[in-house]
Amino acid sequence: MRISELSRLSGVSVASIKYYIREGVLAAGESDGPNRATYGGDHLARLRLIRGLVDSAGVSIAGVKRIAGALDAGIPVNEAFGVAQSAVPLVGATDGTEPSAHATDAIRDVIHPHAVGHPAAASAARALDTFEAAGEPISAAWLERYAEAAAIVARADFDELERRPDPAAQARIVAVGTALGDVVFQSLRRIAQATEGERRFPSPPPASPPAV
Amino acid sequence: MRISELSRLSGVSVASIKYYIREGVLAAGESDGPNRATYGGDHLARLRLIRGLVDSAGVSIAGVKRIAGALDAGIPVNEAFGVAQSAVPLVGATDGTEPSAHATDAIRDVIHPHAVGHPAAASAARALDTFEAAGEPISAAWLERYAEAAAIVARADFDELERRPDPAAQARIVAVGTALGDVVFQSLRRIAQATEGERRFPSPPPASPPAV
DNA sequence: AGCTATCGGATAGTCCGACTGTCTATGAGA
DNA sequence: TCTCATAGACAGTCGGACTATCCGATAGCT
Repeated sequence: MRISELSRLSGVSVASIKYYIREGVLAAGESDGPNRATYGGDHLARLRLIRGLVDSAGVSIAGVKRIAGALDAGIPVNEAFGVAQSAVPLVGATDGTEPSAHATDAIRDVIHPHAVGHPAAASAARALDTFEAAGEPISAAWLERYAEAAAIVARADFDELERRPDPAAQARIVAVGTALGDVVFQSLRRIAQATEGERRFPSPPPASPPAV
Repeated sequence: MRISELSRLSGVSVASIKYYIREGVLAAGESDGPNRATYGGDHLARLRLIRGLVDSAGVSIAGVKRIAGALDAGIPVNEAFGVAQSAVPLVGATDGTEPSAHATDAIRDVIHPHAVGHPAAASAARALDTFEAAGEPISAAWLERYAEAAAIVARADFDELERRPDPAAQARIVAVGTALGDVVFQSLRRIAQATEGERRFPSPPPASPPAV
């Protein structure tokens, strides 16, 4: 197919497709001459993946490039984790400020010892500091429940991974699942909050759902 | 204190402080004359909150303004949820594309019936569609575990809320906890993945932690 | 009283990411 | 032959978050 048809089928403007090709996120069409190139189903699929990661998970174009590059290169699973986490920088991975000692301790209390130096531990600790900056420090019990939930999610992630026999498929699910899993969980958390709120404080009239 | 001292204590440049005042995120100092104003501890605390929400949780200045405004106005708890969710738009709340029917069904299967129309349900469904665009649809079991984890987190959130007797404190924790809870969970998920990975696939040499 | 460093306030400029628009040469199809 | 879509290059736009410059005034020192 030609670029205009690819644009029509994907809902992405021709200009944006060209931009993605320029940025190396999408392969160029197979050239049939100086001003003619052919695109196939692979291009359409990749385009849907790009739009999905960008729109649905908020991944940057540079991040999509890393993820897509990993898929193309067929990297091993253990590297896929690194790619996924570099492509989707943890919100607030600005390591400018050091977290407070007691926030760091609070995090250490709920994670496995070998993960104490993990960059995400500092992110979590800084978030705890921000709770305090707002005048509302959270309890250890709250944090423990979060860690428990995170463990459930991580086990589900690995079970899903082991469900796939093919190493390439495993790498794919890791590369893509890190970003998308965050979104799925955030969404389900919003929904669960609404459900739990309704359970604890029933509203007589039909509740108006908050605008997200 | 004067603006330069506020800048020094907070680590935020004078120019940025002025910008925050212009944007209405931070109150202006108390004017002592045409070119003299005094700032107090409240300003410093607010500045720390702003930097925390921006750096740690990736909230936009406009979002911080809504959250901070809610704190100042002393809004009721049920409204605080709406404020928090509008201030921290769910990644991928671009309602341009409709999720597929079977993704919508998959989400419906794991949430409470009254939440089916919730905007976050569409976000979650779109994320499932993106898994498929990557060629790796996820299993119902995976989604169920996520929903279970989300329920645990939501209960922890409400327990933490009910721990506070003061309605103003409840509103504060809601306004701030939505954004920060996402970050804490994401961080703990990364850590739990590393831990679970180590448990299932032990690495003989000390594992190199992935760069976040 | 004179001087100067700093302050508050306003306005304009910068930087970055993600596009979007314009232009040119070319060649396929009517 | 003529028109029109295309590939490819490059400049322009837009929004968000600052950052730099300028100006008038005055606190505080001499």
